[in-house]
Amino acid sequence: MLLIFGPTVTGKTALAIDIAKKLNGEIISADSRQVYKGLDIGTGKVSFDTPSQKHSGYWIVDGIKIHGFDLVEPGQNFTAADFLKFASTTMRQIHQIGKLPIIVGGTGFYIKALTSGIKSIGIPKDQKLRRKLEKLSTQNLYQQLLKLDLSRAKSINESDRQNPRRLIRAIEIATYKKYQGNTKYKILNTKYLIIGLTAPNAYLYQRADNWLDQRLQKGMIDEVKNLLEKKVNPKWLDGLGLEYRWWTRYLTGQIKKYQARERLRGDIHNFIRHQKTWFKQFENISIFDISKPDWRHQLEKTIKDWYDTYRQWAKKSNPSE
RNA sequence: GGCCUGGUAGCCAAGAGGCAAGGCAAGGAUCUGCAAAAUCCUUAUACGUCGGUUCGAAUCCGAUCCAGGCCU
Repeated sequence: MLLIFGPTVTGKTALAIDIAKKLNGEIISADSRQVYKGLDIGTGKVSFDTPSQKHSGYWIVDGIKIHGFDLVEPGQNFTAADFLKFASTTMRQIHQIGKLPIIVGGTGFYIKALTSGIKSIGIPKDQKLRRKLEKLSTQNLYQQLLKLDLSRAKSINESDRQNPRRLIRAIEIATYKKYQGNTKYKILNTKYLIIGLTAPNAYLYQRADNWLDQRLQKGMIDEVKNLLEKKVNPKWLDGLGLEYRWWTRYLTGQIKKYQARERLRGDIHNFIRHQKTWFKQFENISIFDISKPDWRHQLEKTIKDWYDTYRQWAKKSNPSE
């Protein structure tokens, strides 16, 4: 499989479509927000200048199939584990029909999950336990984890030690292990290559600002308004961050429009920086600076080299082809 | 022309005599089921100007400039 990762506004999808056309591929989106139905403009699912049709289960954009959009209703839960299940089965299907799966997305954690697996994949969440734990302080939570799983507790770094969300999950896992033993996890062993797209901050900020303006004109706020009118929980929308957070706060009268816009803009910049920190988490990644004129050439070379070995592997693992 | 209110870092903003809160922006980082979330770290000799009172003034007094408002 081929993966394309990078901060928002680097043109990942356009590149993926291009490659899919050349190498007979289908795309899987690795984006934690595009999985929701009706969140189209704010998540950048629609590009406005590329012809696209929605089908159940996939979209066709510029003639290429994209999987991973519209998987669940707004307000529902969708986790990295759900993504992993979805993406691995879809990948297998694409592979079986002799096509190349191309995973594209800005959710670093999902890419990481796909390439490295998730150890605790089989351990479900425990709503009762969570509700109990949510009332405790982080110090308290950490104490509990120390008792339950010393080595895990020690491996948690300073910042996560004060992160209730991560502490609660760690306790959840530790409690589960205690009663049910260890769980299996899977790592996909296909030949993969990650293409990382990047550029200097100022360059990306500029593009992000323009893209924001464009989507504002195309009805981004109305999209959020619609969701609220359909009784999607404002708290849930707020929790999504970025567009959905700030336009919800504006539409529910918490702040003024220009303030929402400014904060959104700042959060997008933050998000871009945050996404860049994922680069060093990945192996087999080739990074390209899209602000440089010759990046496409270098990219084609890299892909060609990788594709030759990939094809041999694919033939062996897919004899029915 | 007269009266009032305000001028604090790139932006917003608290403080109303005794070492100048905080937020945003900016830059790092963590990451194994909420990841566009959550959490952590870093960063500024900033009180419009000039004088005065005082041991000490962003805070009090006077003048002056700028902005906004009201009046004639």
